[in-house]
Amino acid sequence: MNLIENKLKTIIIEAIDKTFSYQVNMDDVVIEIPKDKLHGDYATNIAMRLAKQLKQKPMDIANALLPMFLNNSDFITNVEIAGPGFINFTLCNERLADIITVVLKAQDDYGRSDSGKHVRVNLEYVSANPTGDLHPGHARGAAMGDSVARLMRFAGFDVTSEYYVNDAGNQINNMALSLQARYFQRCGVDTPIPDDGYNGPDLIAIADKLYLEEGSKYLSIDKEESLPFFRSYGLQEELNKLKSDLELFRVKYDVWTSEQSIYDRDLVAKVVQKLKDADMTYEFEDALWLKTTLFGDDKDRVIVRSNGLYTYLTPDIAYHIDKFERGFDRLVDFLGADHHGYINRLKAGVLALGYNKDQIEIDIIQMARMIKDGAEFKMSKRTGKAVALKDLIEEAGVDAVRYYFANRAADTHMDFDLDMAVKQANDNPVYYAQYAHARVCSILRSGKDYPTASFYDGLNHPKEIDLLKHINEFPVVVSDAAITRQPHKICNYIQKLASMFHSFYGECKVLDEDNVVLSQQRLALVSAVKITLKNALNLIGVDAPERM
RNA sequence: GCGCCCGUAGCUCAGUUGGAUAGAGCGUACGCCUCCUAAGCGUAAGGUCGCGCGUUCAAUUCGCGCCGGGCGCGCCA
Repeated sequence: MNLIENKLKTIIIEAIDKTFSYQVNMDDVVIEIPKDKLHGDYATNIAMRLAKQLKQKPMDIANALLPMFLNNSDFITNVEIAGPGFINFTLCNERLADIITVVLKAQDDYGRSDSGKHVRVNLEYVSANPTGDLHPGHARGAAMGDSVARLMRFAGFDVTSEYYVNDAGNQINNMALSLQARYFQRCGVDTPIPDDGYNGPDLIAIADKLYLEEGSKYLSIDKEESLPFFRSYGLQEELNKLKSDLELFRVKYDVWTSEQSIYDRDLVAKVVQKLKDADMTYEFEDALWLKTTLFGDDKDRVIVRSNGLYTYLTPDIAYHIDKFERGFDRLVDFLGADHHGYINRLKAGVLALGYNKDQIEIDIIQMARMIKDGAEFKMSKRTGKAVALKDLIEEAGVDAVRYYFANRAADTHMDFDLDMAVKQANDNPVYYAQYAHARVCSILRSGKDYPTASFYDGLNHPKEIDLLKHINEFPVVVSDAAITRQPHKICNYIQKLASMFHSFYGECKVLDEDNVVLSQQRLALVSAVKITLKNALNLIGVDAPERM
């Protein structure tokens, strides 16, 4: 996993065992890189943590361990005890530089791990209704979901990304009716959009397309009779748009599942029967209720209405059960915070059929509040009042938009100023990181004729040591970000790496014909920076340009 | 009213299973290209970590109570 830290942990565990005859696990040893360089390269608080168990003062424990560490002088060059009982290590520079060999060998795979143990995970995100264009509010979920999918794959999870298409509810009927009205309008027949209809410009465009293809053919057909056509035509067009917009945003799904197909495969009736058999339901006022309160919900929920129709929840439970039956060990959903009240009832439906709490996890992504002309701008597919994601991407660029959203923790309530988005795109920290990559590439181009270094004993400048230690951290950061599903941790890592490189660049001249030995070693370090930076950017779906 | 989330620099946000002097970007002030890309580097100013109590050797971090903001509480989807 991590060359340096694992070795240090092993030494610490051995020292504790030999000194106190006390066994400590790898996970109990916390190693950190101190903020202040005066505190060495790495530090541990193990003496403080063991104080209670060993019934000794932290300082006494640390002092007792000290001689054991000095036995490893080929690896540890200095040990100091400081503050309330921290043990600070200064390591041999050449051992730190060993990471370069590792990175150059691994290339695109540097940072990859098997932390996920090939657990089969289904990741569902966005799943916006196919009734209008994606808008910037969806971008956060898309950037998060896709980045987490990339992260988890890199960390050894077996990930399938999935989009659930809500094509069975009455919102699709409303879309069909609205499209029909737009088509009639296009044919010159004044037809109002229904009250619950969709007024977005997307349906006007789809009606135009249909008119171009088929002329006024459907004008003469009975409206009720032609509705299924408008429904399927509109659905197909909306879906195609969803797919191409997401692809433009570099978000690809492995599987698209339609809600209608869940009905068609008779999975909904089956799941209702299963819930009945499990004694998880009861009838009340002509409706069938699910006992979701048994699993932490506020109140029980209707799954079959008194009119015989299902609620939205019922096929969704069936859908999630079907995912398990397709062989997934774990289901992860990303849900907008406006749907957080839905979490418990969906989980309850799954748990009611015997699945485990650890098998279904629903992450909330907080709302990104849109600001326009200094005030909140509520987007709505119904009124058609919205800015299309596609337009935003075209103006601000995929990299800037993706980075902007990936850079924030999911539980942050954030404001997204639509007027400033394009203006601020140039100030986006993503360019700082991309520029570092372009600079790296430029150096490597200029230094391509230098011989390859085989050892790195000359790398001892503080800026070089910083880089080596940070590069060494990458695999740990990746698996942590993957397991906690927090891509912003990768952004933090990227900013720090770029900052360290820019600082190094200012102080250390890489190419120097009068000192070829140092130059070739620094070139190797720069190569390692390039590989690490590129791999990190790729995890959040951002390009690593060779030139800028 | 009940539930979930948030409150850290002028603004947008980080803060590593609780750790040493709380950080970054943007903005502000002042320096730095005869040298590998100045989309950069360096220095400085800017904070009662919403408020209070508790747990701990140690709290921005954990618990409880307030205050302020967002969202949700349909036999809609």
